[in-house]
Amino acid sequence: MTATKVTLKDVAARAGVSYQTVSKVLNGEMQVAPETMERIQAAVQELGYRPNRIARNMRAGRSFMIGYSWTQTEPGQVNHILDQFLSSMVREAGAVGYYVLPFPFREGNAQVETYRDLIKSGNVDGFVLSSVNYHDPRIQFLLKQQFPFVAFGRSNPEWDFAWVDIDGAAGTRQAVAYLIGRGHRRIAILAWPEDSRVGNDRLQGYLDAMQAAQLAPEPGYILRGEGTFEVGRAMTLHLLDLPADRRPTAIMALNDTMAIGAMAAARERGLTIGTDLAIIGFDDAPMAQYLFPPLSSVRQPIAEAGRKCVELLVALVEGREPEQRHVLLQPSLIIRASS
Amino acid sequence: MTATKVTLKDVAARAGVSYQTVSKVLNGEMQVAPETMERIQAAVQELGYRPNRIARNMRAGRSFMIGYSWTQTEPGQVNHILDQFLSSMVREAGAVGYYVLPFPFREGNAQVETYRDLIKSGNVDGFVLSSVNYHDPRIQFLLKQQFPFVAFGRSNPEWDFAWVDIDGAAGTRQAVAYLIGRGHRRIAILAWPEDSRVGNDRLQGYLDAMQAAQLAPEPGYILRGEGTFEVGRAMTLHLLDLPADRRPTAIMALNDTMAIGAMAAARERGLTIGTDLAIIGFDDAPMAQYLFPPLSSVRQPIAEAGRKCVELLVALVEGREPEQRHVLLQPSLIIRASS
DNA sequence: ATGATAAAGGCGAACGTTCGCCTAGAAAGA
DNA sequence: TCTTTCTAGGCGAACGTTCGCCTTTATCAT
Repeated sequence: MTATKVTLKDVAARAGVSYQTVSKVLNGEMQVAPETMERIQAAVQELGYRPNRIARNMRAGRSFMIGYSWTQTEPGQVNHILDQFLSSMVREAGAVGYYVLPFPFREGNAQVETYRDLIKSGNVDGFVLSSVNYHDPRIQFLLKQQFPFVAFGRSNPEWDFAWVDIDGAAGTRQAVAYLIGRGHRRIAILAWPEDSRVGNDRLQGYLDAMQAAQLAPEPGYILRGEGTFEVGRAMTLHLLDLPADRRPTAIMALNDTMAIGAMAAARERGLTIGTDLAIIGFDDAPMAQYLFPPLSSVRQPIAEAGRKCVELLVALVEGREPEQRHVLLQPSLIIRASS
Repeated sequence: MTATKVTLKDVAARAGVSYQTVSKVLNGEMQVAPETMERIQAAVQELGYRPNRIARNMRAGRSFMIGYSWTQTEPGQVNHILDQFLSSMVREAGAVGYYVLPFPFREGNAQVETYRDLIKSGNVDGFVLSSVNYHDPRIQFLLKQQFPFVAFGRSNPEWDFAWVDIDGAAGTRQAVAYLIGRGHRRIAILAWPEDSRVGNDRLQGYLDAMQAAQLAPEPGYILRGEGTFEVGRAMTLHLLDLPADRRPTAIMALNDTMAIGAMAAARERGLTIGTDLAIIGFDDAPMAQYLFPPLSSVRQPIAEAGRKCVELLVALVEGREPEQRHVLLQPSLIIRASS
């Protein structure tokens, strides 16, 4: 009802003390007589006082904002991570007095400039970076600026910075080991271009699992390309057109979109998915469970990752050295009818 | 490189003028001698000055922030809207000097309190509301507070507030008219509970299209339930178990998740989707195109909606009366193999 | 010559906090 | 009684802007 802003002075006037006293009392930095305390609290209640965040930040010289940027997906793709990740970050941040400031970008623009601006204008106290890759210019920049940040994903191993990541290799390793356990020997993998750090990590799990089972991975079984439906489909068609004795009986895809492409290809060749050809995806997109047949996939603890990113970042921002600067989370294999 | 913050005073000292002058010059509120101008600009460049946003907001008494909240989807569902909608809002907002402050919530918590807090603490200048429904308490609250907001979605028609919405009725109407044009007469609809404003809107389009074609919609063809895979599947099984002469030949689902459930049911009954049974969804989730068969659906102009919300809200916040307080956007029917 | 006007820029104040230091009075010890 | 110590709270300043008003000097028409 009070359209006008309620300030410390209003509260102080009503409680009959100085406004600085009100501030200190509310922040628990001062002992006052019980009755004064009560008067102040009553005034706060009656006027509905909330400290003005801008003024507080101004004084503190910080913004209590965490910048978060992600690459916007192209039309036709879906970012099923965003909701979970962002929600979990906002919740964790809110619990310690921070907000999250999102700034999506389309690739190709002068990203580092955006970061510089946000820093110089005092808009954010730190960043969470996602979709990081090997030579990520943002990491280089932020390291040079000595500005606090946490990367969701690893990068160049020579750079020393805080990160949270999901153990992609372990995910693929688990999935491929499962396939081997089910008797598969000819297992192909739909991988990503060599400049993809995430892709190489996940691929490594495949190599590890194969080696652990004494299986020499045939070079022809490792295909690389963009992680799209079309690429997944084309790769799988290629694999299925191999001579019968060399045709793979199982396919591991590095994401669900490719796996769905693989499913389409299998259908085109008249194969029954799950029996004629096993397929496992990665990411466990929500749609995976509704596909026909439901797609096995590797699920990542996204919410946990968001929480950890914020926890780590806030520690850095506030100058506390976190107990661990690197967090590696374990994904889990979800088996459905496709494998 | 300059770790320390650069302020107006630093620039002024270097340019040899007062800091207020620098402020005015940078904001284009003052005429100065060309050489002074140059000195100032040089100083800005060399020091890398960016105005401190917090101080600016403090002075302006506003935060230049737009609050945006959405209901976080349950695990297993996906919010394929969020990325597009949020990105488009952030972009549009950025173009006019605003940021977007996200605060997702799980249902059931004291939402209005969150809004009140954000207002009182001066954290936001206005809100964009999504997932609004008939008796939305947030709308009531914000109207009473006379605080600027724009709803993405309509609500109680008696309330007067600014909104942007997608013409769901038109979408369904178009889809059902298409089905009728293809010769279908027995068309069922998988609708939502009666307390869903969006659901009733979309349902109305079905009724309109049927009436326009002089088809009396059989009551048994209108099923209501939650918009989930399981519900869609169960409803469709029920429909398909009707006697052959009353079994529908086409199904319109109010979202893609239900449509996918319908597809699963059809498969269970051994029907070929697209020929034995036509299915159309709503939302055009990215996965729709990759299903088997690809799912026809109604696509909503999400990015456009995000832009409009921000445009409208900023007008309201800045006291300009927008030329139109209600924006109704048209969805488009995407025909694929499922119908 | 004179007053009016414009151009170029200075100066104080304010936004709402928090922080550090100060003070008045009371209690307590010598 | 005098000094010390504690308690409860006051007061000025500062964070970095923007805003309104003032001052100085030059220009111009009368």
